[in-house]
Order: sequence, then C-alpha cells, then structure tokens
Amino acid sequence: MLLQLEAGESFDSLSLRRVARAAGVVPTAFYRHFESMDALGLALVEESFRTLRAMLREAREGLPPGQMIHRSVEILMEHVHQHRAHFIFVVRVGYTGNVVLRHAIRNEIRLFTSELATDLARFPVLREWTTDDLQMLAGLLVNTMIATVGATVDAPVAAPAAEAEIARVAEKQLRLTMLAVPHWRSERSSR
Amino acid sequence: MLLQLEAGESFDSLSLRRVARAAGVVPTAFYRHFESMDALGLALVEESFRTLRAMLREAREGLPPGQMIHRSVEILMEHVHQHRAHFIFVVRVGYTGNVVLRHAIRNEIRLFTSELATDLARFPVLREWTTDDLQMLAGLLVNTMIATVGATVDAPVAAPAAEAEIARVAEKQLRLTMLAVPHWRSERSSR
DNA sequence: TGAGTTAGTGGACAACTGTTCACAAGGTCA
DNA sequence: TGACCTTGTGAACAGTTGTCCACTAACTCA
Repeated sequence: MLLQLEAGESFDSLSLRRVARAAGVVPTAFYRHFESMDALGLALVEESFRTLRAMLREAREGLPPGQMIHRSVEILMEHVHQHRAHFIFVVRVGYTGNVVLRHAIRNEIRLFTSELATDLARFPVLREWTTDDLQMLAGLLVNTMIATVGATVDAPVAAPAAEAEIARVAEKQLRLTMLAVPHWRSERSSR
Repeated sequence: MLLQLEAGESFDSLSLRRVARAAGVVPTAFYRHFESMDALGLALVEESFRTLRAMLREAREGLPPGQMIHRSVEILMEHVHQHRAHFIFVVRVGYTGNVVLRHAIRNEIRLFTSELATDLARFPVLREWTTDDLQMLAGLLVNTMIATVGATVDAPVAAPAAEAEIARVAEKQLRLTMLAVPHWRSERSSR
C-alpha cells in the first residue's frame, strides 16, 4: 500500500511525484491507479474507516457496561498501533485543507457517531433518552476518542509510557462522562 | 493582516508567492516581514492565542457556576465569528503537517488547559480533586470546545441556524460533563 | 498461438516554487 | 542637507510540480 505519510507530513504537502517516487515508480504510472491525489485520498479514507468500523463492532460486542469503556480504550489504542498510518492520515486530513477529503471524513465520523448512538440506546439507563440527546452523548464520546487518537499519533513512535498515559486519561474521561448519564434529565421525560 | 486562508485551504498548501500576491506585493518583499512561511505561521499562532486567551479571561470572570457554561459557549461562538480566520488557522494547523507549527499550537492548548484547570480548582466541589483529575476534566472540556470550533469553521459561512445548532449541542455536552463532577471520586479522597 | 489488457517507461511541456541579487523610493532624524 | 534605515521592485536561478504523449514489457485467456 501507498502509505508514505512519513514522519508528520501532511497529506496535501505530498505531491503526486513524491508518492510515485516513494512507490518506486515513474510519475506517469500513478495515473494507472488513481485519477488524482484526491482519488488516492478518498480511497484511503474508505480503507481507513473500514478497519475503524470493524474495530468498533468488535469493541462493543456483548460486553457488560462495566468493562465496555476499559476494553474500548484498550482496543482503540491497539488499533491505532496496528494501523498507525491510517489513523495519522484520518486525523490529519480530517481538519486539513482539501475540502473534498475533509468532508468525506466528517461524513464517516458522523455515521460512526450515529452507530454508537444506536448501540447506546440499548442500555437500560439510556432507553428513555431522546434521539437528540443520544447523539449528543455519542458525539461527546467520539470527540474524546478523536482527541485521544490525535494525541497518540502525535506522541513519539515508540514511547509506551506516553501511550499508556494517554490511554489512562482517555479512560478516565470516558468514565467521567458516563458517570453523568444517570443524572441527566433528557427532554422527553419532561414533556 | 495577511489572512487569506480563503475558503477551506490549508496553511501548507499556501505558498510564499501566493501570500505575497494576495498581499499585493512582490515575492521578495515577503522576506522584509517574515523569514519564512514557518515564521509567518508562528506569528499567527501567537496572535491567535493572544485573542483566545483574552476571550477566556473574559468568559470566566466572576460568573456564578450556573451561568458560566452558557456564557462561555456564547462567548466562544461570538469570538469564532469575530476572529474566524484565526480560528480556522488554529484548527487546521493544529492537526496538519508542519511539525513546528503543530507543536506550537499543541503547547498553547496545553497551557490553556492548565489555566482552565487552575480556575476550576476554585469551585467548592472541585477543591478536593487531585491535580491530575483536574487536568483530566479540563482536557475533556477543552476537547469539547475544540471540536465545537472545528464544526463551526466547517459550517457554511453565513448559516446562523447551523451555528445555533452547534452551540446548542456544545452547551449540552459541557453541562452533561459538569453533571458528572459531584459523582466522581477523585483519587485523593480514597487515599 | 496470438489478440487484448494492464502496468510501467521516458521524454517533454508550461507553470509554479523558494531564494538571491542589485537597485530605487520614502521617512526619520542629527 | 545628507546619511541611514525601511519597504518595496524586477530580473534571474535552479528545482519541482501536474499532465500529455507514444512506446514497451508482461499477463490473461479464448
């Protein structure tokens, strides 16, 4: 795969020619595989989110609520490790210039948030919540995860201590968030 | 000011020559003001965070806890409006390629989080918390704000409805987070 | 076997890039 | 007035970029 998002570079500072060079191929050969750099980017978005989606399904499969957070963070960190380049790509591009890629990623994250909201709805405490509030909560959790991934890919490559610290904080933040759930009075119950 | 981070472009797809052109000046004249694009970027980071810092001081000045969140979100959204270009710049560059700029911004955000933690320590409920937990909470709140700013600068320019919606969600998320505070058992109290 | 597809080559192009240089207009101030 | 600094100019440089072109080696499969 063409993953030369080497040492902290951004996607749109990557030129077609450099990608081709890194792939050991002449610039023209690039066009045999992708119409443009945008097309390459979109392919990467798709591939990245396929693995991400798989990860989530795994993380939320029939776990007791108590372990769910700990296990989710564990799996998240593990996958960031295994698919580092993908995550770097997603985190960078998600906020970066290229409009079409940015929106593609935003859409994927929205979808991803919705799926989490759906899963959350199964918890007894959350069954009474409005859809709107569920989305809000899911958004909050996803934001925390995104920030965690961002911090992780920004940490030095082989720094287990730093990563452990990031994971520790992330887990606390998620647990704190969930702690609020029983005390939130969702709109529906006041109508 | 040199703020032509026009319509969704990223900072490092901006060339020195284009910046000069947009400023109505010959490329060489750029060097009279900045040593390089990196230097320009660092100047922008500094300027952006100066306004951001001012905003925060204002937002947290002697407000009752009840109004603090609502007012903070209000001020945040207002300032994003007024300094749109700055915020676009910060949000984009904060995750984008250029290593030196990215770290400059990360550092500013860390500082900013610490300041929030200090202010939070004044609340009676939080007085018992460990420093570590305060940082964790501040980080969570800051993450939410960053995500809010990101969503705002990605929304269409003149879309008050979209912005109002974003603000509404942000406020809920912050309120939900604070709702957890009284129920968190900070490490210190168990030692 | 031979026709057709796929993946790659190498050269060429105009456009744009960062940076250097010697030089000119305008303001400040002794 | 004249020296000096600041801010600008215009030409030039070597390097890089995206894209087009005609061509070739290797693979598939009827």
